[in-house]
Amino acid sequence: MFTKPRSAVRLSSEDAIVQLADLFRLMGDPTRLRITLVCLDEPISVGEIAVCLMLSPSLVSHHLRLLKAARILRAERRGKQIFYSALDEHIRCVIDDMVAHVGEPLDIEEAD
Amino acid sequence: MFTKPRSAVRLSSEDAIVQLADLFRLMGDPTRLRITLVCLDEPISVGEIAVCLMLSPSLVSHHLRLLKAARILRAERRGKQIFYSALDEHIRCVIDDMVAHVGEPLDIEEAD
DNA sequence: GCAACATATGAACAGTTATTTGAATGTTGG
DNA sequence: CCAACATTCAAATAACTGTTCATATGTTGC
Repeated sequence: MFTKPRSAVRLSSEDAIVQLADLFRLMGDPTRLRITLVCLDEPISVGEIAVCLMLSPSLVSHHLRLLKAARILRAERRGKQIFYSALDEHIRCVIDDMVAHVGEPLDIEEAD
Repeated sequence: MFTKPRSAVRLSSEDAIVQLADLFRLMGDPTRLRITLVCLDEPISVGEIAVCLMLSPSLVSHHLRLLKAARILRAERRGKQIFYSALDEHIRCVIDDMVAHVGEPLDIEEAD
């Protein structure tokens, strides 16, 4: 079936694809992506995120739970507040690559 | 020395975020991600994709339209058939990064 | 032109998901 | 323990999305 591994991507199992798609789906919601971006800069509390993005704390918490479960963000308690930040640097890379993709000029003639 | 911008990501406008989220959302469906992965290897026709992934040609076509509109894939007609392939290399990078993220061991203690 | 094949389109259904609202849990300092 | 604050949970609604089916468009060779 697949014969040409030109990339590091080698996804044999169905599970791996579903898991990967899950991560993309999570970042596919504008609200969640905004939350993720804010957390990339530095650890930030739930309340701060809510104020910063003009969202209800409840909604922010809801999304944070999903992002934490997917290991995109990590939580760290400091007193009353809980600060969230990126779990590793890969997410930043993923976003940077995608931004580069968006910025790519339409140099190739397309078959529309 | 300036210290803050650790990432190339600088998304001021709402539009840019929505556009970015749109790309992630598209890759967030397992079927669409599988189609994308197959197209990364080499140009492949709609029918071949359908057979290869055991999907109806109609469904494949639906997804391809979205992927093409988002400039993730490009279409090229060869006789009766239409071959699809990745529009640029960024998508491959994005997926590779995400795979690396998944493979990341749980080295950091988490606040669950 | 017509038949056969390849892909695209549109409507409709089923399942999922983001958001809101209100209450509940947990933490700190007196 | 109590009050005040921060976060989380749960149920309900509204909107979206993937899939299927049937039909249409487009291409090739006779």
